[in-house]
Amino acid sequence: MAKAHDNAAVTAIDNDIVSTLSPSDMKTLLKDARTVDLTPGQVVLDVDAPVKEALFPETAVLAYVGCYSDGGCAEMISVGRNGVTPIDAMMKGDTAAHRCEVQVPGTATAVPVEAFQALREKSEAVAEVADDYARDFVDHVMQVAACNAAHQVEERAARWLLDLHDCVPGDDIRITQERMAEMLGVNRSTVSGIVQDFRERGLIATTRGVITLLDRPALEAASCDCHRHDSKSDKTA
Amino acid sequence: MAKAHDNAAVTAIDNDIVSTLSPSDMKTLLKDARTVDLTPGQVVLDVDAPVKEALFPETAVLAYVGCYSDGGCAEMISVGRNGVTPIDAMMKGDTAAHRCEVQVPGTATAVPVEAFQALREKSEAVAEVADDYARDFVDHVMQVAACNAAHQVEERAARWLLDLHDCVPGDDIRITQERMAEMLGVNRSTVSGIVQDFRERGLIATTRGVITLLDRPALEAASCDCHRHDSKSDKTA
DNA sequence: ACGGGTCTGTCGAGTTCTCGACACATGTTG
DNA sequence: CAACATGTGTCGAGAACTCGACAGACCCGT
Repeated sequence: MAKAHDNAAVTAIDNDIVSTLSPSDMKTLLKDARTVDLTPGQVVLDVDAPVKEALFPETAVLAYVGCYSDGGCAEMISVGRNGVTPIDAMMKGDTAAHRCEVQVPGTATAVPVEAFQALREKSEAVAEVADDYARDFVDHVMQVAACNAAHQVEERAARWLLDLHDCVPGDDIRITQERMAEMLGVNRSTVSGIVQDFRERGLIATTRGVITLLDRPALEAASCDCHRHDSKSDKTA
Repeated sequence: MAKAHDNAAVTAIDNDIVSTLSPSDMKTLLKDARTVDLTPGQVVLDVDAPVKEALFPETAVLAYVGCYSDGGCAEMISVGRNGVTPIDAMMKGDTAAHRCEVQVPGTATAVPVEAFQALREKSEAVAEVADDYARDFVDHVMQVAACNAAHQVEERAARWLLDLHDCVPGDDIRITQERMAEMLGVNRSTVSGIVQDFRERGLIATTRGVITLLDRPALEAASCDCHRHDSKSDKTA
């Protein structure tokens, strides 16, 4: 489960949302923060659960997933150091509409949701950051929704890897092909073939449980342009 | 193009969002409103366009669509009498992130976006309505995103018809199979087969350009349960 | 070094969906 | 009514993807 680190005060964290805050807002926000370790598959928040904390991922990546009666699952969107979960908290909601799982292991900073909402009330800047993020989030999910309907698996796989790349600090992505298949809603053997293809073309390298991006521009070319649309953050390698 | 009706004052309109407002808020909102006629395929708002008006559909249905370089298109989500466009305006944005087209012809009430935002500032209730709607919208799009990845066409088609049914006043949906295919991101011949199947099973009736829901519960059974998740509004026939 | 668990590559039969094409049906217009 | 435009049914070859299964590879712990 989420293992809290020793409670040394959290001072600076490697998360894009938090980084944009003013020093004083940041200090207020992080006053009651704690760092948590997250392990793959762990359910951070389940459907209709009350939201207690806002999570700002650093090296971890979280993902909203839909789970169905037939046992199937699929990803809605993933969130890493470029974002915060749950989106509900950013939109003044107090319960989670969807299940949120740990996609890639790592750390995140947890802030009591009351602390965040209080700061939001006080600081115009924080409110704006939250609103801006919520809008970007919606843009992205809408893009994904259409992409999943319109494009074939190979393009979507490339797009998904790029999305995930935006969520992690380096170029290594700790993800299994099995999970990748589930998130894309396709069979593992299909993913296996695609990954092989990407590897042969030099776009990625793989070791057991890890995919490393080697040639991001080429991967972008292999993907549908759904990714480019909503990633304003260039991750110039 | 959008044809404005004669400028008789708009007093009451058949839209769920507007209906929930207090009489005074409603009056304020509708002060500068005008009714517009919308025709299928018409682009209400394009990508990156400045938002000038908020549209509250009555009999019309709008849809956010992603359009791609290969000529393909797909729907993100549709909005009818149960909602308002653009979602950006509900989230304090001033530009449209995605293209919004007319899916089903009919009428909508247009309100200058400044009027809406001004009212939102003044009225706590209006602000809450906007926030609530934005959250529901996000929930729904996230559901659609996963659904499009995980489920096969027949289930998705049923889900899509149910979504659309929530957007229109009666049980008749003025939509062509060709458009339906495009929105689902599949071939028209696939839709043709599915529609036929639904018809033979008594779930729907069809005439040229119109699909009529006959047995909603059965259609729900034929769909994945993605629809049930986010439609709190029972449309008890 | 060894065993066990997990991740990955591969295969083949079967299903779903695509794509282009054509004929026919239906509603609308002059 | 005739002519037209547009929507729908259908067909067949082929591509994309599924599903279950198995073998091998890798990493972990002891």
